[in-house]
Amino acid sequence: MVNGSRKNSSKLQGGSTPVNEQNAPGRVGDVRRRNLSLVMDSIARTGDAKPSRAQLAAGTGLTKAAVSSLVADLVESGLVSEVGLYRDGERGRPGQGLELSARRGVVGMEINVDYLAAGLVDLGGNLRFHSTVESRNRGLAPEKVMERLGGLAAEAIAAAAAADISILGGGLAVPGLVDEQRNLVLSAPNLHWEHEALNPQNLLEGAPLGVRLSNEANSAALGELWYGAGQSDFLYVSGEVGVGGGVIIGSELYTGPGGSAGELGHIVVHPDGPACSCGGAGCLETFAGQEAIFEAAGIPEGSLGGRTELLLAALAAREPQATQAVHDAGRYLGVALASSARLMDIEAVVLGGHFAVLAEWLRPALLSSLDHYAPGLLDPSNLTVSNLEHSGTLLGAAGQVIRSVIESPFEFLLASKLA
Amino acid sequence: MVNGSRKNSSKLQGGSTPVNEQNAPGRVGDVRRRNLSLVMDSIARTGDAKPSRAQLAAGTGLTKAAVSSLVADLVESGLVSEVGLYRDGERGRPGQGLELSARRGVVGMEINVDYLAAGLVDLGGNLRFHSTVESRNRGLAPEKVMERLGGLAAEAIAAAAAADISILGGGLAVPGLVDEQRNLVLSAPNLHWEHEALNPQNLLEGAPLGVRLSNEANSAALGELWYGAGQSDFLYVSGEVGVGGGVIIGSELYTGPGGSAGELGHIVVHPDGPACSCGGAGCLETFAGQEAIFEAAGIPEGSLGGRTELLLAALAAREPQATQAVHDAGRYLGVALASSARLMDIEAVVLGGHFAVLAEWLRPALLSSLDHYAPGLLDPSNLTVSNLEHSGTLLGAAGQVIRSVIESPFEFLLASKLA
DNA sequence: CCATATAGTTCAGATTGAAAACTAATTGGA
DNA sequence: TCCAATTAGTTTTCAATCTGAACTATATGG
Repeated sequence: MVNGSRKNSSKLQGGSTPVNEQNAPGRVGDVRRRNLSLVMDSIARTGDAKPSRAQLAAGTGLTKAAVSSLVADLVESGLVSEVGLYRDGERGRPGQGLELSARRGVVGMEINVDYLAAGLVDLGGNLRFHSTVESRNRGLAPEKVMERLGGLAAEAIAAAAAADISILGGGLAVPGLVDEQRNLVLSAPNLHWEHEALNPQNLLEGAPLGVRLSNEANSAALGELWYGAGQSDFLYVSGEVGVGGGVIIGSELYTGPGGSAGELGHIVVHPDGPACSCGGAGCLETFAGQEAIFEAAGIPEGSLGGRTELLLAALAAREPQATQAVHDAGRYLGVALASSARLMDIEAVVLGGHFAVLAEWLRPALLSSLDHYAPGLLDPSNLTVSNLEHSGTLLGAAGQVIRSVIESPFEFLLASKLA
Repeated sequence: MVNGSRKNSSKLQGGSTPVNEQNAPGRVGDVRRRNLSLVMDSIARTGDAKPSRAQLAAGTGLTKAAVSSLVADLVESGLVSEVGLYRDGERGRPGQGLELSARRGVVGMEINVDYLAAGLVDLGGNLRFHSTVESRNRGLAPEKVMERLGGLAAEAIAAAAAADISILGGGLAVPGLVDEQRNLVLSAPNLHWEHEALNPQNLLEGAPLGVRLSNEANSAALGELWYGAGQSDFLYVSGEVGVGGGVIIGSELYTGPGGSAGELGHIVVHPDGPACSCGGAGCLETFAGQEAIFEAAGIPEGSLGGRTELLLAALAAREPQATQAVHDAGRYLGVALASSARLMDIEAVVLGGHFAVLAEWLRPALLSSLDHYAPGLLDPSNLTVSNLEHSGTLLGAAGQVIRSVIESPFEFLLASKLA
């Protein structure tokens, strides 16, 4: 018997709620759900061009009548706004330009090992406010960290009030495995957190969509997809204290059945390699993690002036030990990427975090390694470096909430009508 | 700007045509498309239980009225048939049992390195006829091979005629990378085929859905999913002459943006390993491919009695060299699976082909290797062995066509109404 | 100032599922 | 034997929503 099933949305999650439930029956009303989303998405995609209703009709394949009706609902709910007349220079009546409202926003937040950040992103994807503070969070109690983050969130809320932006929800990225439904950090080894309950909803009281917890590498990957260098399919490599990864397939995040896909740092790159903190052995992280690189480069912990800065200086001075350390890291990263590319048919890679900083010195070794292990598989021009830096994670965290509105505006309309 | 997009169906392909196009507008008629598919799928899933209309209504969430109307269309087209009265032992009017028609079938075919096979599968997934012949296809011209396969296909067609089964289409699995749209074998190294145009449509003239080309490992994986040991998420490992893999995510085949995902055989398992035929180095195939195992076990090519049989005999006799060879293969397969599990969050593995035959001796080394490189990641009970043997590939190849009918019955209805 | 062109709205018509009332077929007990 | 109860399936009415065509609104250019 054939018992395959429709795609289960928990595996690939580009936004949150899918337009259609897994195996729900189609109802006449679903058509409108879908078309509302189609129009929202079309406006988002067109971006700065501020399309008119007529252009949307042409772009989506819907009739002008249908688009008018859909846009009316979206404008009434405040998700979309008209921004003056649009003129093509041609003859005829000018259209009303449409955009995702600049007066609805989402707060993006990030907890990392040595800093906290918060920002305000409007529906159009513009970063309207951004604030970062250093904070040595490793080993700190989650309550303490959340308290500090609350201060940053308050700044973002104040900025929103000042700009007359109403906050729909928030996204919070954490360097660890999370259970989004239950607001749990299952495991964040670099923070020394295991199974901690956060209460992110407290950060943004009254926001209709609440606060959505997410993984740092995954959010950064989504940030690249929506606001940065990402194409529709790529692997984002996050070199923070650990080595993480985010897999984007068909413009959606692939999280795997258990939600922990993309663990690039624990791919085995040498069968006789040393034990890893994950319990395994020969993992990429033991060769290319920040700690491993610093150690191989001979830059001890607690060095004055910052280990990253010292490493960069040593590289600039062509110091052999540092050069070799980064070269080796690049080689092993190449092994991991070659294997990943073969397994998942990945054709593009975006380097972020530490690897972005070291890219200049890392890239040659990485490319020659890729050429050795998987010649011709990954075009060098598809190996790019993130240009969003720290705001990528923030944008991605907020973007997930924005994306959920774009994918399910109907649900949002309903909620706002009831309120 | 947020510019993510709806899931592109070319990345995950469980069947062929998705119910909805990528970014097409929702029309009122789409609702029926979806519900026709929902009902078909529901009947397929219920399988031998032969559900009544009332049970389908309860199962799908549709009203009895809607189900009646949908079933009427499906019965009229011949895709679904009523199979007598259904009795629960309870009171009340008995329902009409429904099943996917046993009088519509799909021909599954397979070209492999040393054999050809064809079979007839009805819409309900029953293998109604099956025939395999040995054929040393390596290096043979595609035309010659297709001619031989034509003989097998004719047998299947005759069997269909005898059983009064009308053939809707066919599936042909090949051990290589294929371009399904253009009926091309892009690369099948073990057949020594590169960029060969097949004409599979000639095998089944007049079949309304044509013949669909597919990759052997992928079809075997789908066969396991639909008819065998597969769950909704697993990695199928195909140990034929090469080492291949098929990735099933959320009950759909993951093929990657370029269509070549799952190349488990070319994951790097040792950075200092020997050169591989793929141009890379240290690939799993150089350690765990059939050739590598035979060689390490000291069983020369052309041995009398068959290399596999000699290997099994040596293993049964606990001969050290053979035992060590299989142990090493298991160890390296463990490395590849550990990396795969980490990257894709894979929680289950099904061993097929050569690995299924060797499973008894391979499994201990494989499990201890997994425990060493990724402890706790993959539960031993989730490492299973295929029990479909060679018919898995055949069932998968045919199943893809069956699945496409289940997912898009409306298109089929249209076509059959025009004819 | 009017012909032309483009934007957007209004309204009749078609498709479709929900809900409810109805018909059909069976069991079990009076 | 026959009728009440029960379950299956159909018919009818209604609401949602898109299409298509006709219509109104607003601009340009000669």
